[in-house]
Amino acid sequence: MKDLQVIFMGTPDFSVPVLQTLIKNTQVKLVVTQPDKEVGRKHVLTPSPVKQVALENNISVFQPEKIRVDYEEILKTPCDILITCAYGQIIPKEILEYPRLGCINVHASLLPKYRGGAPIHWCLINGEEKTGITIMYMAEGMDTGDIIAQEEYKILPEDNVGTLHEKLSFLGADLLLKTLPSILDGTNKRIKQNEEEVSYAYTIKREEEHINFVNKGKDIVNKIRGLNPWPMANMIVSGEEYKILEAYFILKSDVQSGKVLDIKKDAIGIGCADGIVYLTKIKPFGKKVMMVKDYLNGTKKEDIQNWNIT
RNA sequence: CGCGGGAUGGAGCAGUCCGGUAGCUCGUUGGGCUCAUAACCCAAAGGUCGUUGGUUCAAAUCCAGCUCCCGCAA
Repeated sequence: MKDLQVIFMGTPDFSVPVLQTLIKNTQVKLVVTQPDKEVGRKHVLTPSPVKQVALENNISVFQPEKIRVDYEEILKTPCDILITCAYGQIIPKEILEYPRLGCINVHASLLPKYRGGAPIHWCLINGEEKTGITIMYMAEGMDTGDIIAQEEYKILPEDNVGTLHEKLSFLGADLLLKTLPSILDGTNKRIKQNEEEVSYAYTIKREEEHINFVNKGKDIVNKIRGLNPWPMANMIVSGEEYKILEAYFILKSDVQSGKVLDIKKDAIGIGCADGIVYLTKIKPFGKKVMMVKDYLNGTKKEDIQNWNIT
């Protein structure tokens, strides 16, 4: 396996452990990643996490604006297998057919569930009890290829997008390493995806980050969890946007939704459809992320009771 | 020069408009109360008020420049 020539395609932090595993165990000939992006208020051109790792290891980097039309570089690079992990663009057929051993993808869900770009977010938002990693062949459709291997992960109550991201990225790297030998000698499984069980995890839309307190408490808490720490759920308090990072829920009847009903020492309780959602970690407008306990130290209770939440 | 918010003891804030050497809630340390406590009471430590310069008898506060942090927009 040491001699295996690999092209890797990936972009965010999630892809990094997979790339590092490949660097350690194979010959990574080329890393393809998204172009450097202008980030933040100052528009600083920032390379993707994958690019940074590639550069540290003196691996050539290719960053096409549109892989669909600009992929000659890849066809010029000798390789046995191409491995992708959260690259971020649809890969054209010409590339899929290029490597001798095919194109393999590492995906952060148990396919055919949660095809698409934000599987981790949607698993948590939907309150799934388990998720996992799928290693698969790539096909022309989005995450539609045949499954080679899967590994489950039982979601813990304290998991959020950040923790799940980290855990699954390492799980993905491990599973790929375990699976790779069978792909090389052709003994791997190849299971078609059951089209009846397909679901999609499209990228979160801006308006979906907003919390509406007329919903049920359990769903609200799952949503907060499924958007923490990125991109963060929000609510509008008297015209200013507050982010919500952590909350828990207590069932209660006859409550008024969208009103502050209870202030504890370390939580602000807001009524919802079937109880009270207690916020414990927020980011007030213009401030940094803080525990509600800290927020309460510097804010008058009357002001919070008068919150006009929309 | 895209728009706006912010920088004050370890944390979160007030004070800034109407200049006169710093306050609140919490934390920390010590003591007390209690069967006990994350509850209560008493006490203590801890701050060049982001930075530089200006105005003034006097600047956290007024004026100018700079740095950093945060959200939006890209």
